[in-house]
Amino acid sequence: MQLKLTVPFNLDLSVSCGQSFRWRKINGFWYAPVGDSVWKVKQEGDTLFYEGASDADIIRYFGLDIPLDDILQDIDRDELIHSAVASCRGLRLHRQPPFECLISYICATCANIPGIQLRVENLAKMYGRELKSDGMTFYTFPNPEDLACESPENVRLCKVGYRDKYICGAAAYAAENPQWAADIFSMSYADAKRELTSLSGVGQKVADCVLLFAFEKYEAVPIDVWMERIFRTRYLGSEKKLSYEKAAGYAREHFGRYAGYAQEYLFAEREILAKKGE
DNA sequence: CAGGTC
DNA sequence: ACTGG
Repeated sequence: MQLKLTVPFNLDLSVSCGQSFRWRKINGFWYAPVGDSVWKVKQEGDTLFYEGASDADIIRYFGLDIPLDDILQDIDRDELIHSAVASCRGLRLHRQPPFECLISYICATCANIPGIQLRVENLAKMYGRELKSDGMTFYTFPNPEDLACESPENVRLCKVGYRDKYICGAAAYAAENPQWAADIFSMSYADAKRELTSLSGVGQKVADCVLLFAFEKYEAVPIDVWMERIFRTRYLGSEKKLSYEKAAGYAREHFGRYAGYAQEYLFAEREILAKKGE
C-alpha cells in the first residue's frame, strides 16, 4: 500500500528521535510490531509505502491528521526553536498504544535509549506473541493481563531491575481498569497527570511522556536532564538546577498550548545544542 | 554514568 | 538502587 503525503512528514526523524522504542531500520524499511501486526514502512519523497497497516492506521499512528504547519508556526517563538523547527521539520509525535507507552517510560528511568529499547524488547520477547515478517521474528507488546498475573521476580528476568514492581503494579492497574485509557483521554491534562502519577514508579517525567506520546496532551512537557539544561542555560540563564515545575511551567508560558511539541523539537536537536556548550 | 522515583 | 552501553 502507499499514500501520497500532502503534509510535511519525516519518517526517519519521527521514528528515531526517541519517542518510541521498537522501530528498526532493515534494508531501507522501518519495521515495528504495532498492535497485533508488524508494520513495514518506507518514505520516498512525499510517498509512504507500507505493509501490515491500513491507511487509517498509518494516518492515526503517525498523526498525519494533525495540522503540523500550524503547530510549528505557533511554537516558533525564538531563535533556538526556530532553528530546531528548520532542521527537524516533519518530525511528528506518534499516537502510541497507551499501555506499551506507559510501561516503556517506566523502563526509561535512569537508562539511556539503547537500554530502554533492550528492556522493552525483553518484555515483549518474554510475554508477547511471536510475529513473522520477511523471515524475521518480532514480538507484540504484552497486554496488561499478560503482565498483571506475573510476579515481580519473573518480570525482573527481563533485566528491568528495580522497575519490576512498578511494571507489575501498572499492569494490574490497567488490567483491573480496562477503561483506564479512555478515561485518561477524556480527562484534562491536570487530572490525567494526577491519575498517572498515582501509580508507583510514575513520577512527573514519566507521566508527561505518556500523556504527550500516547494521549495527545500537548501541554505535557517532559523535563529530562537535557531539557532542564536547555531551559536553564538557553532560556532562563539560571545558575542552579531548575525545578521540574519551573522548567515545564516556563515552557508552557513561553511556547503556548503546543509546548510539548516544542519540547520534542528541542529534544531532537539536543546533540547539536550540547556541542554548542553548556 | 544514563530520558527519575520512592 | 538494577543493569548495560
